[in-house]
Amino acid sequence: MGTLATTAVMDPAISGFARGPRQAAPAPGRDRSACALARKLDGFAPLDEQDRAALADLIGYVRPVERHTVLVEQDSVADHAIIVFAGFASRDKRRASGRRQIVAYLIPGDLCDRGVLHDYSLDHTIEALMHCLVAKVPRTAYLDLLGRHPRIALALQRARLAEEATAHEWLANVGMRSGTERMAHLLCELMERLGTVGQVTDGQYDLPLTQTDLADTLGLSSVHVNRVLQALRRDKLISLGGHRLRILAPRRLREFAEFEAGYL
Amino acid sequence: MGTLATTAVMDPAISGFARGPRQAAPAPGRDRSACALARKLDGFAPLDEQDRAALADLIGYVRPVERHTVLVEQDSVADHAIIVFAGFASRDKRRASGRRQIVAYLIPGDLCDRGVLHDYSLDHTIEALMHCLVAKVPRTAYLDLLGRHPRIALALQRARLAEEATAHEWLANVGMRSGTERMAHLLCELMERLGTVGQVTDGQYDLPLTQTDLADTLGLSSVHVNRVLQALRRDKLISLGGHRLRILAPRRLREFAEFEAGYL
DNA sequence: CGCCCACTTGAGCTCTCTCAACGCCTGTGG
DNA sequence: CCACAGGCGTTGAGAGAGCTCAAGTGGGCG
Repeated sequence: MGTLATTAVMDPAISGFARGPRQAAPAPGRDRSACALARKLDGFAPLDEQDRAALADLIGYVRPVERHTVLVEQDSVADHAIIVFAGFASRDKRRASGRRQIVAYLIPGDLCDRGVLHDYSLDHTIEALMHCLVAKVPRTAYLDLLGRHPRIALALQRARLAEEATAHEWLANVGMRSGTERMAHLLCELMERLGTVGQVTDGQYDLPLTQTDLADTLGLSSVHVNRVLQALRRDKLISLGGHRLRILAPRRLREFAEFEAGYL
Repeated sequence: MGTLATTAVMDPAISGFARGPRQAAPAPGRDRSACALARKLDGFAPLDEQDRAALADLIGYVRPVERHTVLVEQDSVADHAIIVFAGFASRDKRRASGRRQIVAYLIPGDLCDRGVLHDYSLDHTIEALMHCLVAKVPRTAYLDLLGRHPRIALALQRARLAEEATAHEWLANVGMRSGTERMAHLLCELMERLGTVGQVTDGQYDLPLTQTDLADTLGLSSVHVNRVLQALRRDKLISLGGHRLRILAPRRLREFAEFEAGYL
C-alpha cells in the first residue's frame, strides 16, 4: 500500500484514495481509505464511532490489484467479500464473440458480498478496470462484522436496494436513450455516486475509464463513444481530458439526460 | 374470481390459472392458482405441507385486475405485497416523451414486496399488462407469513437473487445483442420461467404480450419487433399466432440467442 | 355497423457500426 | 538515448440495423 502511493506516475484512479490533507506517511487506523465506505454507508443509515472503527479495521485486508485482475470469477462462489477502496471495478458479462457488457461499476465504497451471504455463484465476472485498492474480507470476518454492527448491516441492505435500482436505471438508459443521452446520464450518475464518497470537487471528478469501457457500459462502439463525448464537449456540457471530467453545466446536463438522482 | 372464469372470452393470459383438469366450480383451498407461487418457491427451497397450505391461503387476497391497472405507483411506498397469480405485470419506467421501458416482468408466481420489507419507495411503476389475477397481501399478513415459514422466506430471498440476475441479463441483452437475438433470448427466458410454474406444454406457451410490450421490453420499435418475429418464424425457430407461442427448435433458438438458463 | 386497437407492410432516413488509418504517449529493450 | 511496440484516442467513409412516418388490414366490442 505504501508502495502504491509512490508509484511513478500517480494513476488518477487512485488519487481519490489519498485526497484531502496530504499524508506524508500512510496513517493507519484513521486512514482516509476507509472513508469512502463509511461515508457511503453513513448516507444509508447513520453509523456511530464503533461502526466507523470497525470499517477502518478493514484496511488490514486492503491490497492493490493490477488492472484486468479478475476479482471474482463467473460461476464461482466467492468465500470472501470484495470491497473497493480506490479505483473502479466492473461486473461484466461476455458473449462468445468476445463482446463485453458491463452491468455495473464498483466504485470506491462499493462491495460485493454475494458469495458470502448466499453462497450462490455469480452470473458475471468482477474485474478491476484499472489499478485498484481492494479488500478481500474472509467470510467469517465479514459475517462477524455484520453480526456486531447492525447499523452497518442495515446500511448495506439499503445499498443493495440502490444497486438494484441502478441496474434498472441502466437498462432503461440503454433501452430508451440515444448514445449521447446515455453518456450524459452515466456521467450524472457517477457525479452523484462519487460525490457521496467525497470524490467530486467543483463539479469535477476523475473518470479513469477507457472509452472502450464506456462503450461496453453503454452498449455503444468505442468509436461512437468518442463522437458522443465530442458532442457533449461541443455543447459546452462537459470538458474531459486526461481522465479528468469537468461538468460545465450540471443542470443542463441533467435535463438533457433526464437524470433523476432519486434511485441512488 | 368466480366471475372471472366465466368472462366472455377467456384471455389466454388467464388460461394458465385454470389449466389442467378443468374445475367446474372454483375449488377453494387446493386451488391450482396458488400453484405457480408454490412451484416456483419450491424450486428455490423445498417447502413442506404447512408452507404450501399457507401459500394456498393467500387466495383470499386474490382479485382480478384490468389491463393497465397500476398496482404500485412510482415513488410510492406500498403497504402490501403484490403477488401475481395469473397474467403478466411489468415494472416499467417512462421518459418525459412518453417512451416506456419495461425493466422486468412479473409472471405467475412472481411478486413484489419492496414496500413491505424496506418501506422504500419504488423507482418504477408496477402495472398489469393484461387482465390479471393479483393478490394484495397486507404488510402484517405478509410479515406474519415470512415469520412463520422460514423456508418460504428463504425461497423468496433466492428468488430475489434470480430477479437481480435477470435484470443484469436483460441489460446485457439490450446492450450487446441484435434485435432478433434479443427477442430469441427473451422467448427462451420466458419458456424457462413459465416452465417452472407449469405453464409450458410441448414447447408451447401463452404469450399474451402485445408487440408494443415486447418492443418496450427489448428497446426496439414495435414495427421492428414485428419484423424480428417474422424473421424467427421464417427461420422455423418459432411459430406465433393468437398469442400462442410454439418453440419449434428449442436448441437452435437457444444457441442463436446464446441463452444460458443458469441465472434463473 | 363502426370504432378502436393490434398487427402488417412499405419507403426513406438516421443513428450507430465496422473498417481503416493515423497520431500520441508510455513503457520496453537494445 | 533512441527505436519500437502497444494501447488509447481521433478521424474519415461506407454500410447496415433499426427508426419514423404512413397507410392499410383485420378482429373484437360497443
